[in-house]
Amino acid sequence: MTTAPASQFDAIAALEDAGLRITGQRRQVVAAIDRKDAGFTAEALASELDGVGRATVYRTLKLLVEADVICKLALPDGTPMYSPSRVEHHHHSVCTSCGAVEEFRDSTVERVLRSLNREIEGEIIGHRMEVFIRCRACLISTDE
Amino acid sequence: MTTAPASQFDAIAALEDAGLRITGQRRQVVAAIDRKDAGFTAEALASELDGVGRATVYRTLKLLVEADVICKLALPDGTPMYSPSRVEHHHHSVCTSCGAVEEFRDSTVERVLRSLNREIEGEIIGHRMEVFIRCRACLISTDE
DNA sequence: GTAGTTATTGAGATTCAGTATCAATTGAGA
DNA sequence: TCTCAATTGATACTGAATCTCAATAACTAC
Repeated sequence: MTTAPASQFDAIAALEDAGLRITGQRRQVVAAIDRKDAGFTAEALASELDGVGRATVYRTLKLLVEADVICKLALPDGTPMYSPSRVEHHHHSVCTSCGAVEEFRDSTVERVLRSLNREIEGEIIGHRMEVFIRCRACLISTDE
Repeated sequence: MTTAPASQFDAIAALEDAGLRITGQRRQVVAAIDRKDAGFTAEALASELDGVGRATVYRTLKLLVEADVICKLALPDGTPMYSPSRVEHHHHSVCTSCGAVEEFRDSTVERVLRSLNREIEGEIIGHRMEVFIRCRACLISTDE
């Protein structure tokens, strides 16, 4: 259950579970995301889906983020990216050259939060961790 | 040297070190940031500094981020925030209610990266970690 | 101090990501 | 099949940030 692929099926099911209608447009968005194997921007997805309006793409992405089917993350410069989410509770490594996103679980991150919990006067309500990398393929292709 | 306050003086010096001119506008921006004790948005800073153009505020913020005098971070919804940087290598906890930013160093974060380094096929070139909290003051004021 | 070069500034236009509006459409339960 | 609320999409809008370019002002050299 930790590595169950977030197939098109799951995403649609997640939307249904949320009491939402399954429209042709939503199917198209989900199918397009399912074809991705790297991070993508909302705008790229929108221009790729000619039959679906821009606003609808953004709305659907938001619904999918809320349903935990995809993740929204950001490059170092703040450029927003989306990535299908296949692992339950995880963080991301993003290749800044090609946009490839890997998910990783690391119990150490949770340990950071626990130790922080003792230090901080307040309630931890969330966190974000992103690691920026240059992936193997990009290292090779660029030079040497 | 780890906890030297990033006073106005330091920020100006950092700009000078970068070979930049010290203009009245840059002084005003730095002075205004120095007065802050919480995170702030670029827009808030801009509207607070009547004598300085919006574009200049943004340009100066960018320079200060590059000079490591301030940090750019983001709320969970992506709202960009800036915060004076007083600790060398650190991460942030941001109160999502009042915008208060605390810096913390946690060696555990570095440990996460080291373990990741072994897992990942590629080169780690950076990371970002933000912890979102509800600070003590906000917990009390809202409804204890 | 003055002059000259060159970085910097600011008003406003522009981009980019994302949201709001609202009439027309359509999914899905009855 | 009917009905009605959810959804869509064209378009206008917001907010963050950048670009343009003529006018201005810092440094440097004299």
